[in-house]
Amino acid sequence: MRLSHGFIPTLKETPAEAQITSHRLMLRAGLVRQTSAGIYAWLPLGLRVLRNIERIVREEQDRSGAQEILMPTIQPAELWRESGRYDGYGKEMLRITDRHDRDMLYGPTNEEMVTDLFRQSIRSYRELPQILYHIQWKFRDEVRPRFGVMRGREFLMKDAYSFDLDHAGAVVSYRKMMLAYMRTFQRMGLKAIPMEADTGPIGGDLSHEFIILAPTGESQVYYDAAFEEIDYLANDAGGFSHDQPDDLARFFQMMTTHYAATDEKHDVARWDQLSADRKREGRGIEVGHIFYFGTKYTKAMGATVAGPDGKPVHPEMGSYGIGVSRLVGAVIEASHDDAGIIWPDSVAPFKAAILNLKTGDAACDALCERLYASLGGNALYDDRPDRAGAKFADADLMGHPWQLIVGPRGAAAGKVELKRRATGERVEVTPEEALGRIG
RNA sequence: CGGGGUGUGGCGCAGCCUGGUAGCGCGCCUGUUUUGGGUACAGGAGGUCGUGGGUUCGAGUCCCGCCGCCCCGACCA
Repeated sequence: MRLSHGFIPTLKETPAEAQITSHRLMLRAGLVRQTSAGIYAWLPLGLRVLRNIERIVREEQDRSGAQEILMPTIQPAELWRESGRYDGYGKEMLRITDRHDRDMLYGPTNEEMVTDLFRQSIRSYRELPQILYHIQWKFRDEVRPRFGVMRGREFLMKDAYSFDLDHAGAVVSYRKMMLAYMRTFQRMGLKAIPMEADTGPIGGDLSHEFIILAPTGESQVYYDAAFEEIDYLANDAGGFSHDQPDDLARFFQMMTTHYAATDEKHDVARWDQLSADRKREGRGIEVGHIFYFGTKYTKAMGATVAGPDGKPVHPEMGSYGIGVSRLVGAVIEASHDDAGIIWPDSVAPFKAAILNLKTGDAACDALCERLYASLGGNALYDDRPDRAGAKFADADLMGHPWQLIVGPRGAAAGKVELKRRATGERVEVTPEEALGRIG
């Protein structure tokens, strides 16, 4: 993309409504624009990040054996009356009436709908387990939206639902998702900690929240310093298989033996057993939440399969959510500096920015065009006829992992300057070498 | 939903107390200039002052209602 004609409206000054870093940077770097309280339009740069995060989530769900579907945003009230949640959900649910006066709603979550799909089609325990997921926009009419996309009313969420014959099977599904989640967050450059959590209105008795640490987080969290030492990347390389219950048990064990809880579930007695030098507390951002809730919905909605003895059984369910749009903000909270965003390579909207420090200079233009042709869609070419300073500032703000800086001096000598945004390190190399390093 | 704040060109703000026909910085357009970290100069475009009503000869400014947005709290991916 050429910046001169890109729809990337960067701002020099911070809009007054943005209070926290990620929100400010998302507005300043031209990722999103607010359309009403807690509702955002995604602009090209922001959408590319959102899609990258979505892609990673999808790949890890697929790897775990979950199957992607796509359920609608609008749901009939009838299903929610069956589960008993239509009245219970309160004003947070956006209720709609269609032209025939039927009660509809904009889905805040999909337990009812997926259970309905399940009961229509799955007849036998032989077809279990099933894990279904989709990545879809949700609407929760929050009393007080805030923090930009971190607590919007409309948000993109990956939600998965597991169906197992019995409790033991449900536990395996739960652990599968925990593994998938840790891999997912790790690939985005985030260090997430699974913490014991409340089950909330979804219900159930086993639940973990995935928290990344950030001073601006909404939850107060307490955890054992052991989590700072666990390197699940290394363990991952050692190999945990989604298909081996023993692996999953080992992984689950590793992630849950040490103390970690949000304030709702904080157990002071257990906490005090930790020595002072191992106690860690701080703020965290919830980026995922998994629940086991058994037969709550399958019973309420009459979903059964034939068991081995031919008698009907209510399958055991779990649900598993990742806040996809929230993650865009969360990644920024975890990775930025005074100049702007520092995108991890895996989610960056562009791998590299090409900075033409002197547009109109034949050597600069030619070299930039060459680099741009090689990098194609992976590069954002700053071909604006602006001053060098403005280009440096915008490139840092937008946070591309690499900057290819082309000035008259270098261009004449056939060299470009390659800057790594995360470290600030710059080297002067040939264009070929630069392209090689960017990969 | 309780408490607090705010609404004036695209962004950031002043003007309101003490009513007299809208201003500053940035950005944008044109020209000159500058050319490796948001250059300088000159000219220019752009505003129903959130909205409805009221007071007044006259309202951005005073009064009343409504709406939007932000912050703190309670609640949540």
